[in-house]
Amino acid sequence: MTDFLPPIQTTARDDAVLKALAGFVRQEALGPGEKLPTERILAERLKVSRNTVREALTRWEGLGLVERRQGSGTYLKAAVSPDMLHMPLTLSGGNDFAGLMRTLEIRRALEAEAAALCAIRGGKAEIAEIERKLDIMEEAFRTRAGMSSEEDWEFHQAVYRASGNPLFEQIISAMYELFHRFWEHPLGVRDFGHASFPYHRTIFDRIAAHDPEGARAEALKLIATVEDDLKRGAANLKLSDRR
Amino acid sequence: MTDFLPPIQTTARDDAVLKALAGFVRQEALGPGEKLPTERILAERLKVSRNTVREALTRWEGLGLVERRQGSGTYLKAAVSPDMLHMPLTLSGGNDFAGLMRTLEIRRALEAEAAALCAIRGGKAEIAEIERKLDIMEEAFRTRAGMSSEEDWEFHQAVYRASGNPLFEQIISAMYELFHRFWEHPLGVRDFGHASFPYHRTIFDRIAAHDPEGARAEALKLIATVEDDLKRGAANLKLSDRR
DNA sequence: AGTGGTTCAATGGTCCAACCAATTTCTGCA
DNA sequence: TGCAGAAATTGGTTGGACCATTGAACCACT
Repeated sequence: MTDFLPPIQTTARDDAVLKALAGFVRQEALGPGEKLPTERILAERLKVSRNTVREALTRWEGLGLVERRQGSGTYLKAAVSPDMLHMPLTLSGGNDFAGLMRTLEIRRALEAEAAALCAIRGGKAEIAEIERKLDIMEEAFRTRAGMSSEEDWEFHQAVYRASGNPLFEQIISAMYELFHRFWEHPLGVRDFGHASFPYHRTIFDRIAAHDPEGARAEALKLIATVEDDLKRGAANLKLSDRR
Repeated sequence: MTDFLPPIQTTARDDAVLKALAGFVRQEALGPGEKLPTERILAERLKVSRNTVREALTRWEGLGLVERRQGSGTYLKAAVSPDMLHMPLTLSGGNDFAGLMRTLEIRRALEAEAAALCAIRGGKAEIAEIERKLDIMEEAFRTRAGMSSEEDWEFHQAVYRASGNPLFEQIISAMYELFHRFWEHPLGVRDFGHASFPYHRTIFDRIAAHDPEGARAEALKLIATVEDDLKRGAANLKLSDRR
């Protein structure tokens, strides 16, 4: 009854190229930053046209797996393995204020869960690493009077890593990148993040105490203050003209 | 100090092609399913080579925005607008049991937040729609003795929609798709989801009562039962050989 | 009317050969 | 030795050609 007749796969040249390339990367144990063979060499070795190689590489480039530098070569940007799943997301209209708030809601969800998982599974080493980042950030906050966004980000990344689930870092990093492409200095609010500052330590305390629900609650508070900051900034300067 | 000197744009043919194409789609008000101009026509109109057009379209295809059918044409798969942000995610090794558990942790994070937002912002119409989906699902559960995964999914989608943030539905839908490409019947556990069934109504009750924290807690419970089911299934049948 | 086969134009997929533009490497002069 | 310019390397683009698939039009036969 189910009429299971999936369409047959007759040709898939570029897909085959990608699979072969993934196998090559695996065999050669290539890591991020390393250079992979020339398009011309790949075309010759794989017995396909250079055009086909280019289409395949264009796919990977679009997925952020690879970076092409004219005159230099093609370089790996991330670890690739043959058993990889791709989840391209297109966020329609994410570059206005409402879009920013929407991405922040996603971040709130992930941040809270990551903190909770971290409190459950964080080992001594991971917790020590988080504390190290926290100290660095607090020091930067003191000396530079608030401008500590870079160190702030590193603290959060340490939390994501310690959650034991790399997806958290992957997703939020992708959002962070988008975020900063359009909002280098979020809304021009100079003391951005002041209000959220103390919560970094309370989050860490709850994680160190292996208290998942406490960590979750503190993370929610932190994001709430960031949202308030943003709303304040939006109220101050009209930003309907920013894009 | 900031040295704001954006690199000049000497060459970006395919990017320009995509921008032009996005503008075209907008102007012609093309929606999903509609066919867009031939590669040859685009090449001629835009005064670029057909190969360049193809590279640009390959990008969009990789992002899932467009579908190419040989002999037929190129068709839109999703709404596309010039101000769109792309967030390609590659989930390394997402097709084994550990990968499944990792995606489930992401879903737990988003599910809880969506339920909470829903309780805060859900209007009468949205809540009624959720209840309708819930009734359908419970009816299917009774008549077909448990096999209600499709209706189950529709219920959750209604919650995501009512959250007021389309990103929830986008992200979880993308994961759901991947999920099902490799795990058509999750782990072969036939009565999958039995344990999570009652929580659907408790979640709805908390949403209808506009109790965000209660909704969040019930959503967390639901995902916890799903995780237990999965662990049970994994313990029963050795699945290290599944891919 | 409907079924199946054939033809044919349209369209995406692949290939080739050449050239352009950016980068890197080599070379020879000061 | 240092460095400017030439040469080789490499990704980016072009134009043209051919193949494979699709879908519509047409036709013969039942």
